[in-house]
Amino acid sequence: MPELPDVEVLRSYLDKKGLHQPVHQVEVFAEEVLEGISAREVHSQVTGRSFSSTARHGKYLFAELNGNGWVVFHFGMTGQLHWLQPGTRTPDHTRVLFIFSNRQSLAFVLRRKLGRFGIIPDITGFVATKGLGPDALSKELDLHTLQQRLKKTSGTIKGALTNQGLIAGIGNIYSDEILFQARIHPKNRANKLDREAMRLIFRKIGEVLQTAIDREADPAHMPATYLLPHRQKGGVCPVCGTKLKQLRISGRATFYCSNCQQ
DNA sequence: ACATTGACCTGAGAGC
DNA sequence: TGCTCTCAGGTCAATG
Repeated sequence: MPELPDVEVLRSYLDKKGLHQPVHQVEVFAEEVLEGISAREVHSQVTGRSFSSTARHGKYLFAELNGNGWVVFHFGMTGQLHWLQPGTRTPDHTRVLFIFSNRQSLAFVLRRKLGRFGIIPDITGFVATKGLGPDALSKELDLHTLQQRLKKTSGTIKGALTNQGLIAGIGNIYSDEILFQARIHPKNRANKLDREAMRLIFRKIGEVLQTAIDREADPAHMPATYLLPHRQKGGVCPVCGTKLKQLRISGRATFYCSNCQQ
């Protein structure tokens, strides 16, 4: 699930439902998912504090601890946040559980343990340490920046779009969607694209990601001309009806329409 | 120095 | 039904 639009939906959810409520207790069920911090430190730094604001960079979600740093969530391939009413059973694969003073709780759920949880002093430093590029939906990523970065990339455009060091937030699903909407073949070399193609990709990055957020990142609610709901074996292009082609780029399953995307 | 591959985890679904 | 195999929207270290 968790590429930029999914994480943005979770952020907005946390922002609406999870702020300004003191954490009465925090439980760590899987210490392996903690990054750069022990369960003991999580307890001491979170208990008694509340989340005062939220932020996001690429696929990372941040919640501020009343000016005492930020908790960081990374969702891996299967991560979710579940808001639980008092008395509700804790979901399977809950790795970290926040119990608030009002008895509600927030479960950080990872089926596979590919996600991470941590606490950091500031976001800018974290983004620099991770080597993340500008967030795909931020003002930081303007057309000029994108063109500069693509020109320096010799690999495929699909590989470039999913490279978090170039642009943060786009993953396997939405890179396929962006390239489909731009009618560009995923195997094109990033640095060989002309200015017009780069301009088109820039426009589609914003358009596709924002559309997905507006529709709560739910594949069932995407526009009829979107690839996403058809992105499976035997799937058919929603525009021309051609059977979709599948190949592997940078180790990731890639779907495209050989008729629409030259 | 770059781009690509394999390892890390676990469960779902396909094929037998 | 049950077993085995492959694959899945993530990143990072190792490899070419």
